[in-house]
Amino acid sequence: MATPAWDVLVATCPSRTSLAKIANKWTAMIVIALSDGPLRFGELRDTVQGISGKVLADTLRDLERDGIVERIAYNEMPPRVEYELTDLGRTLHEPLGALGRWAEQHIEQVLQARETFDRQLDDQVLLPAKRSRRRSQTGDR
Amino acid sequence: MATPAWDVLVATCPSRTSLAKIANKWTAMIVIALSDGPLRFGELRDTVQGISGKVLADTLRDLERDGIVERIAYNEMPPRVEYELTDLGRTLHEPLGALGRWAEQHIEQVLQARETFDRQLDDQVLLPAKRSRRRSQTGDR
DNA sequence: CCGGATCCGATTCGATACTG
DNA sequence: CAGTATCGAATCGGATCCGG
Repeated sequence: MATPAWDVLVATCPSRTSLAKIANKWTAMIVIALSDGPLRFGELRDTVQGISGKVLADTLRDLERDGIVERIAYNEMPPRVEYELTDLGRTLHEPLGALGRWAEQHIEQVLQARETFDRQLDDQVLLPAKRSRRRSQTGDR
Repeated sequence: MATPAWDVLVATCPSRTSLAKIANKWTAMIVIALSDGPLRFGELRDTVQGISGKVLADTLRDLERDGIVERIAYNEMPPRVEYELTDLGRTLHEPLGALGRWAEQHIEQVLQARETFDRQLDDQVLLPAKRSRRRSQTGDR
């Protein structure tokens, strides 16, 4: 094989530390927000609605450290700082964008699944004899 | 438009609650682990190395609630429980698998970026006159 | 003995206040 | 404006215990 066999399922594999950073809702939203071009700190905070300044700053620093975003600060008054995806970061746009689109496209199925699941839970609780969630006694399927 | 304009960047959009679940390292690894077919609880715990029983159980319950995995319990002794991806869950395999492959394929670039970043940080701290990370005084780039 | 529930410490999150 | 500091609140995660 050309490259060492990196495997995110192996606890000690370095690739898992990278997966841990990118498989994160804030990372996904920030990369999606930056996909149309660089944004200033405040613009990012407004675009990724609901993110706090602290978490935005922390996440951006992690992404900068991993070489996914570049931080460009101008010595002006008032301060102006822009963030943009690096070449490496742009390769992340497709997978993370796909994840965001999945969430948007399948949310109705997910909401319906949640409703069904929660209703069945309620039924169990309300029933005098709580029925087990287990299947048949003979193990069929 | 056919569907409402779901948008994960909007704080109150339900699709964000779904993104928050799937943009998670444990979810990603579990879906990747289940992509080859159903696994028992203990097999999953062994495959997704380093995950604790509690976190595995919690994450599986969330995924079951969102309709992404199906839980199949047999009344046997000792207990046997299998988890497998639903049809909906199988549509997640590609985006999450892509994320895992990104982590594995780009880990070397990420590690190198981290090294550079951390070294520059050290330099700053060690330098008598801490140089600002800011760019030029004229705002050029 | 397996699946997973409980307990509890560690980490992260987020609102507010403050600085260059 | 773009952060950092601080501090409760909420969440995560590991060790341990329990029902079948």
